[in-house]
This record gives sequence, structure tokens and C-alpha cells, in this order.
Amino acid sequence: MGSKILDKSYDPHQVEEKWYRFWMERNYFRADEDSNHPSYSIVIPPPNVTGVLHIGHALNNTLQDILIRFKRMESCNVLWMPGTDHAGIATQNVVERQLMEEGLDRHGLGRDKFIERVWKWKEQSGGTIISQLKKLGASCDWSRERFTMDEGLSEAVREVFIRLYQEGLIYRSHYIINWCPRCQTALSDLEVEHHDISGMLYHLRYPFKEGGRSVVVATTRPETVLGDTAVAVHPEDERYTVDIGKKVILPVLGREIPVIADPYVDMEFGTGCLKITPAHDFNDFEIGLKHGLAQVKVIDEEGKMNEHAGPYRGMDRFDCRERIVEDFKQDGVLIKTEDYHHKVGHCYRCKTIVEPNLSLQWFVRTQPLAQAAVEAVRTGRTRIVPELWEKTYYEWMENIKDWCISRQIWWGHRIPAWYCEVCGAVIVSKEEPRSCSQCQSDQLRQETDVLDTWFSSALWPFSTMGWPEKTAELKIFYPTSVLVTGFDILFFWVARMMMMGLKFMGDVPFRDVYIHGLVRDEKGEKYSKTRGNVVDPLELIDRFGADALRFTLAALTMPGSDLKLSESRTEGYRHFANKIWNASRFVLMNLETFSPNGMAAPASPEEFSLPDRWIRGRLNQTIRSVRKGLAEYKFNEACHFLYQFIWHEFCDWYLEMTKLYLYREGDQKRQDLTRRTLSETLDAILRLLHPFMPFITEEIWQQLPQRKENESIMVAKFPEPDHRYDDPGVEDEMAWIIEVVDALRNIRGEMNLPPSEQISVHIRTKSREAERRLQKQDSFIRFLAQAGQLNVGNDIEKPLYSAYALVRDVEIFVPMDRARMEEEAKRLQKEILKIEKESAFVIKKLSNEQFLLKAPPEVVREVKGKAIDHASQRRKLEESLVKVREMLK
RNA sequence: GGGCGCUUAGUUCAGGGGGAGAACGCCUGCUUCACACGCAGGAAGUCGUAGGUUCAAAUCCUACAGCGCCCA
Repeated sequence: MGSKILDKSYDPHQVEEKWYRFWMERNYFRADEDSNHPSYSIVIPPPNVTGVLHIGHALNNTLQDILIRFKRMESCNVLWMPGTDHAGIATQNVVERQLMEEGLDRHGLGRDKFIERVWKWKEQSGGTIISQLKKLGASCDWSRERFTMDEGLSEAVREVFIRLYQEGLIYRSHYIINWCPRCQTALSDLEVEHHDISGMLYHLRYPFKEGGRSVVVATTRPETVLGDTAVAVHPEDERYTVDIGKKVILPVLGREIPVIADPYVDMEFGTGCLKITPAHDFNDFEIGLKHGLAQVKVIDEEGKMNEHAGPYRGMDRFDCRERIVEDFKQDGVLIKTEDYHHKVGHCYRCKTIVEPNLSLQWFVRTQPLAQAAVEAVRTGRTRIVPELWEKTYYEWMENIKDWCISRQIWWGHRIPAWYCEVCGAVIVSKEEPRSCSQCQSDQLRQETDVLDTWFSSALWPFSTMGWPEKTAELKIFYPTSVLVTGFDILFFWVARMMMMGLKFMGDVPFRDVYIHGLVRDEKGEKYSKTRGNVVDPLELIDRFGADALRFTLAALTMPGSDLKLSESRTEGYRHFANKIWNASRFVLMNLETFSPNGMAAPASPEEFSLPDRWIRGRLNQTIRSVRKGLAEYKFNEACHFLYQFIWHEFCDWYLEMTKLYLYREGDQKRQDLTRRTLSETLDAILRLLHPFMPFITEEIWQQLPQRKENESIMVAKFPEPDHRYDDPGVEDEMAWIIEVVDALRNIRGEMNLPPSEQISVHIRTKSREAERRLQKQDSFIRFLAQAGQLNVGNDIEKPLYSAYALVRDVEIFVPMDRARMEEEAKRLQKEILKIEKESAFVIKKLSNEQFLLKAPPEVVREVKGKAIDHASQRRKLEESLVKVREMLK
């Protein structure tokens, strides 16, 4: 008893930290390995350890937290596994930049010292994002926080590597890969972004060795001429049939290269002759393999021309392009140039143009793994939501290429392979081998490359749970219930987790994959530093509260589309939070003398008032809608129903109606029952809203008189509908009252009757039911419409000067002065116009014989009913208008 | 070049065969004992264009246009 009266407006600042600490202290976030409750688990998409919370994280984690908190309130044994990944290239870049400021570089420092520095950096500034997630309210099990470079996870990486190697699913090979000359490492296909570039298409002449004619090739990369080892034409291209097998002379270098035939060549493009540079172009590489062509590498790891580039040796690849074009011009090799737009690969990390380059790298043979991963989605073992992403997933999986996993950087999981300096054997082993397994030499050198960060991320759903150990966590929480992520890492991460999970756990890593959109600004632009439109979620939290931000993100999240965030929206939900606050304030003020336990529960719903029964019924519907929304990952719908119910039903109607009992004419029992409904409904609202707005709901809930000491809403039960209050009769009666009140308020508004001015209301009806209802609910109607008196009868005469309205089967008159009759005429005119429009449509339908014949009978009946209603309504309105007009003459 | 998606009120978007919904914004009135971060009322849309299916199309189909994304 004795709730505290709340302040007049909600201040998130005073609340959020307090409750987060409270939850942490009570260990509510902790998953329990010994629980026998049904389990529910999510692994966080691990943010980069270098990362700071951006709005995309805020969205991603809000959605996860909503699901997690919901399931926790459903008494599930919940695990939300948090952590970060080591972000190889990104982290290395950050620390290298630091070194640069100190005038150092990593090579000067040496590998071991450098790694030490990175760890030091990680301890100091890594994982800021973790503390930021806490500000958002994320209820992760922090006691289990993982990092991809942790010892346990690293062991999982080695284990997986070795097993895949032993099965021949990992191999080492000379192959063309994407090379970033700035990061000095190989990249996987996925780590290359293709951007449109406006460049030039150069047409170059290669003379035949035999003299006379020449062929003309077109290229965007004239510097690669130096690495050409053939010219290809289409086998059916009649222009060149006679030339196949002949030799042409490479400009500058004077090397002889063959003219070959390959159907890959597009006859329509340029001259139909394609220069082939196997060492610097993916397609050329394939063609080269097919035809056994030499692979001449002319660009080195720094993007400079190498010893095979003749006079251009040592030049940067782009400088070389300019120079060689000049030279070609001089020598008459260059026939013409044209402007040309094409896509060029850039490093996803540093945006440098990548160089396709021949290199010795480690690869995962993905096809066998992908098959199982496709099958798992096909058979529904894993469900992708929304479904439309399945197609993209299949598309990619079915055309998957081998995955280049080695990176020439230092920060990451070092590949567990050793090379024998004596016999050249490759030894792959979990522990460092003492001697060569082939020749027993102890001259071993460890592979210097590390693995792609995504290699360790691919193991995340089970490596975080202790694999390869057989842990309790794995048993209880694997497969995880759902993965919540953006489509941008569907291939990078989701697909690879599927492959690895199936391979090493023998089961899918997650039952559902929920894919949300990207957060964009209000113009629909991606947030980016260069655009300068970034919003800082922490700043939004500071200004509007974490709950408002969370609700905004959830409300804007609909399956399958991006969300455009605008500040006004967040501001709107801060208002919503404040509305909840004040509604609660009202409720708590009225519960001060109320003891929920001091009174037996009513035996039947009928003991409650109509508004009580109505709001309980509406609450049922809302509970169902919110549950459905959550079950289907339709966060926007769940939010919409919560908002509508709380604001427009609970506050606008129910709270107002309780004032009648609480302040005016309630007896003690009525008041007690009203208070009971107030407190129970508010309690349910708070619990229903808690997954979305955890802070404000806890703050208010702690003030409720019925809560027990030391409890938390976090672990309270999520509401379930109470079927006793599903009552269509109650619902209809309230809907009808609302319509009558709306009609009266409309008259008030349109006729400019100030609230201070009381009106009297005359209602004419032939319906006994309507009359009964009006008498029963007389005080509500008068209270809500600010009406002094309400006369009801079947023979009520229209007062001389009055406004007129029709609601279902009742006619409403509101007497007023003659001066307002002009307004009334206008108002009636408007109503008539509305009816006219509607009835025109209905009449048209009914005059269509085909409609009467073919439409379902219930539809025909409905339309006929409408026609009758319209006719009588129109007649009544017109009569009324005639009278008003006569009066005005 | 291939694939996917979007186009509905001033703005941001729901909806998804039986003549249109929300939020914000806008206009009018209101210090009504929870809330001006509020209350009450109101205005506002040939549902991208053209065809087709159907008794009936914003909704299904086809084409086109514009925008966006993914993959070559």
C-alpha cells in the first residue's frame, strides 16, 4: 500500500542506469545450465572489437533484446551469448595507425611485439561497444562474454582447420585472388566491393608475327598488356577463323603470344578480340588454365610493376597505365580511346582498388559444405524470415566458389601449418610439431598467414559454447533459437555458420534466421561518415531515452525492408513514454488507498462495470496481437498494437471513464472494482511493454501496490489473455457509446462550442435496445461529451434550433442558438455529400445483375443493407437540412 | 548483363480482391483536478502509368517508367 506519486514527467536519466545495475546485481541475465525450463538462445552477431555502437547495432540488439526479454518472461531458460570478434584487418589497421603516430611501424616492432601491442590496445579500448550495449538495455549474459581470439575459441579454430584439412576440404594452392596492395593481404571474394568507375576503354593494336595485318583488342587496363599471354577470339567468329593458332607480337616487350579460340569471348564487345592476362584477371585466369597458358605476373604485392614489366619496372600500377598509354600513342599501338563506365573491385576495409593477383593461398573447398547448408533450408530445418531471402541464399550457395581463408596480416588466428625446410613437407597440426613427419628434420617454419576473421566467426554458435568440449551449454542451447542479423552479412556470416554448424555439430546453428533491414536517414540515404549524416545512438538515448529509441527502432522494423529513421519519430515515442508515465501516475494516485490483497476477486466478470469489462477485453486482444507479432517477427505490428491500445484505448477512453466512478458517482464497491481493473490493466500493460521499453516499465512497476518486494518486472510473467473477458456484447456496447460520444464531440468541434459550455442532448430512437443502453450509460455519455442532460424517447421532437447527427439507429439533437444554424447547414451539407458518395457506389453495384448473380450472397446482403441504411440516413439528413434552411430564410 | 524489391495523405510507412489506415506534420478550439511530451475537433489520397483476369482490382497477372539493393 501507499505508492509513491510520480513526478510530472518522465526523466530517463534518473532511471536507466539504476535499473540496469539492479538487474545485473541480481544476475537476471544469466543463463542456467542446470535449468529444466525450455531453453531459448541467441548468439549475438559479434561486433568488431574496434567498433563503436552505431545505429545498426542499436537496431540489431534491440530486436534481440525484445525477443530475449519476452522469452525470459515466458519462463524460458534464456541465453543471449555476447561477445566481439577480433576483426583482423580493421584492428591491425587501428594499431598500425597508432604506431605511425609514434613514428613506429609493425615491421620495426616485429610480429610478437606487435601482437602484444594489439592485445594491450584491446584491453584498453577494445570493446567499448559492450558498455554501449548496456546503455541500450541489452540483457546479454555478460558472464559468458566471448572474444574470437579467446583461448577456447582459438582452439575451436585450430580443430576445425585440421579436420577440414585432413578431409581435403582445406587446401593450399597457387590461384588468382583479390589482393589489397594497401592492406598487403589477400581478400575473399566477399571482401571486395564493386563500385562504378568512369574510366577509359583503350583499343590497342597487336601486329601479327607474320606481318601485314594486326588484331585490335580493347582493355580498361593497358598496363596488363605486359602480362598478356594470349589473344582470344570466339571460335565461331568468322572474322578471325583464319587467325586462330597464329602468333601476334606483344607491344613494348615484343613477346610472341598465340591467338586462341574460346567461347567465353563476347563477339559483340569491341572488336571481338580479348587480350588474356591470366595473372591479373579472374576470367583470364580460367581461360589460361583451360588453354595451358603461361601466367606472367607483372604487378607485385605493393601494386608496383615488377621485373617482368620491362621498362616499367618499379612504377606504380596507375602511373604505369598513364605512361604506357603515352608510349602506345607514340608507337601507333593505341588506335582509339573511349569513355567507359565499369565496375571495379575495392577493398571493403580501405577502399583501395584491389589487384587480382596470382598467389599461393589457403582455401576452403566450399561446395560439399554448401550442399548440406542448402538442404537444411530447403527442408525447413532452418527457416529464413522473411522468406524472400531464401532465394538469395540458394542463389549464392549454389554458385559458391572456394573460399580464400589466408590473410597476410599478423593479427588473427595463425594457420596451424608448418613447412619442413629440408624436405618441403607441409605439417598441419593442433600443437607445434617438434620434427618433420616425413624426414624427421627439426627445421620447421610455421606458416605466417592468419585466417580470415570470418573463419572464426563461422564457428561462433558453437565455439562460444565451449566446442570442441562436450559442454552442458552446447547440449542445452545448440542449435540456437534464432539468429538476428542484417542481410549485408548473409553470405559473409550466416551462410558460413550454416556450413560449419552442420559439418561440426551435425545440426543447423539456428532454427530461425531473422533478417532485418538497414537503418537509413530520413532521406533514405545510408549513414556514412563521408556523407556526414551519422546519428549516434548514444546521443539519441541521451536526448530521448533508451526506451524511446528502442521503441522507434522496433516500430520501424518491418520484415523485408530498410527503415528510415527520423528524429521526429523518436521524439514521438518519447512522448509515448511520457504518456505511459502520466497514465501510471494517474493510476497510482488512485491506488493510494487501495489494497489489492484486501479484497476477494469478483466471482464473475459481470460484477465489473462496462468500461472495466471493455478494457479487459481490449487488453486480451492486444496481448494476442503482441504475441502474434513477436512470434512472427513483426515488430512493427507489435508496436503498433501496443501504441494504439495504450494511448487510444486505455488512456483516451478507459482512464477518462474511470474518473466518473472515482471522482463523481461511484460507490465504494464500484470504486474498488475500478481500482482493481486500473491496477491489473496497468500491470499487464507494463509487462506487455517491458521487452520493448525495459527501463520505464521497471521504474513504474516497482511502484505498483500488488508487486512483491524484491521482484522485478524482468522476471514477471508475460501477460496471457483472460478468456472470461472476451465478450462481443460488451465490445459492441462500448463501440456504440464511443460512436455516440464522437458524434456529440463532432458537433461541439464543428459548431465551435467551447468545452466550458454545457450542451443538452435529445435522442430519438425506435430501438428498445438503444434506449436501454442510453439509459444505462447515460452518465458516461454525459460525462464524456460534457452534456448537462440527456433526453431519450421514441417520440422526441427536433428542437427548433439544433444540430443533428445520426448514429446507427438513433437520431441526436443538440439544441443551440439560431446564430449557429448557418454552420449547421454547412455541416449537414458535408454529411450528405459523404453519404451521397457512398450510396452512389452501392447503387451502382446493385444495378449490376452480374454482381447479384455471382457475388457471394453475404456480400450482396451486406451491400443491400448498406443501400437501405444510406437511403434512410440521407433522407433524414436532407429533411434536417431543409428545416434548417427554412429557418434561415 | 542476371536476380530481387519498392512506388498508397505534405512526410515516413502499414494494409493486401467487396471503394483507404497509422504516426508525424498542418488547420481550429481548449491552463477540463495523469499528461501542453497534453485534450477535443478538422482538412488532406483518380493507392506510379497502360493493359488484362474478375460480378468486383489499390490489392492478382502482364508490360512499361522511375527508384533502390544484391550478384557478375
